[in-house]
Amino acid sequence: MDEPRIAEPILHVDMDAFYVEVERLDDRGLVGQPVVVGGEGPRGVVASASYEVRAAGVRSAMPMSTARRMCPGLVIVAPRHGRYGEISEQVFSIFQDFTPLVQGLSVDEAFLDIRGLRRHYPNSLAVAEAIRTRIRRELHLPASVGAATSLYLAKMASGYAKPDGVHIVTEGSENAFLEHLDVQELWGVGRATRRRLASMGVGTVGQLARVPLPLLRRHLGDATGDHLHRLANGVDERVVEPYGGAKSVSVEQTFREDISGVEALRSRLLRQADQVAWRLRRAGLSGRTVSLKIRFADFRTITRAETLRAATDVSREVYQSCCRLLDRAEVGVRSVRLLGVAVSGLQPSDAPRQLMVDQEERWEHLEEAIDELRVRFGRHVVEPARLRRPDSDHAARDA
DNA sequence: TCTGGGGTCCTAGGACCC
DNA sequence: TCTGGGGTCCTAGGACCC
Repeated sequence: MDEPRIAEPILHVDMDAFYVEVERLDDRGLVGQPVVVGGEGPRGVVASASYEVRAAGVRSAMPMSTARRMCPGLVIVAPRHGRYGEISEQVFSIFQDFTPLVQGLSVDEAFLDIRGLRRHYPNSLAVAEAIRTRIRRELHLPASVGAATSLYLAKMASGYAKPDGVHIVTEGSENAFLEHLDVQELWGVGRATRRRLASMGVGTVGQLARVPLPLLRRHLGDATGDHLHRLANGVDERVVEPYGGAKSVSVEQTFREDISGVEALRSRLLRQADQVAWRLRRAGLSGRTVSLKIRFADFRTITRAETLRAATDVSREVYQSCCRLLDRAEVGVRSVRLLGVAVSGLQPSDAPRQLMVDQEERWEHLEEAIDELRVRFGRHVVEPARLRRPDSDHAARDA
């Protein structure tokens, strides 16, 4: 007697136009309207586009000014990431009811390994529909599901399922599915790789599969060459990895108008360093490497990084590191459109630390006290004094 | 078209050590 | 004395994803 099995045991569940649909949930007046979620300012871009405006050619990551031109009457809603996070938790808790083998890719999509459901459901389609039905019934949101024998095929299948559908790349049909696809449809191939492949005369996944591996490695590098060779041939050994904590925490901001001058830059960095460190502490993490990102008016972007002797979650240490990096960047009087701060090399904060000198220890106690106030009264009750001084108060204006 | 903010991973080169 | 190879860590930049 054969053990039951599910032929396509990997699901990729992807919420449709997630931010937009959450906004519609909270504001029924937006239903049926041409809605996008994104930045309204002169430098805003589309974060999420409803299917109504996609029909007009509007896409996420498109400058809002372009979207407006393409779609007169466009309704723009400012993002509320906290709210999306709440709904996301509910979506993921539904996933957990089906299997503990859930790997989140972002707030609105995840891989599920459903091998263990073989005694409860006859096939992958039944599981996919059961998940969609629960999300629809309990959260009133549309979701699309792809199913396949491997991760990337499931991921690509969900793209075909959209909106509000299911697509299954059945066991044995993988190569037929891939043969005529444009290479850019492969997960991990973007504009640059597509251009390089085009210069080799490769346009479809079928053609890519037939490029000799050494040639591919020479053009794309060893890792990318190997990876794409495998994907094009239907091979993907990756498995659903339920855990995988954050590797970095970052904050960045594009200014409404470019800024220049070390003092102005420092005052933004003070705020950003504080935000990053606060998020680290909230997550119980510390990091050893601090990175500064600067985008100039001409969009040229540089980064400077330094690795500290010991991991930190202390605002002041992150800020001081940023100032050293800023000096090294030699920005001078050039106009800056974006500043960002990231901390990587993360570890749990309760991991054994280097002995701290007195000074740092006192700062840490102070920041613990501040965090407590923030938890009780909100993030803005306590801010670095320099951000409150009238003469440097422009820091707060376009935040 | 004039380009957000949050991430991950890869490459290449240099420093340093054995 | 002028010269190898491997491993690890670090930095800078870039591709890619949602």
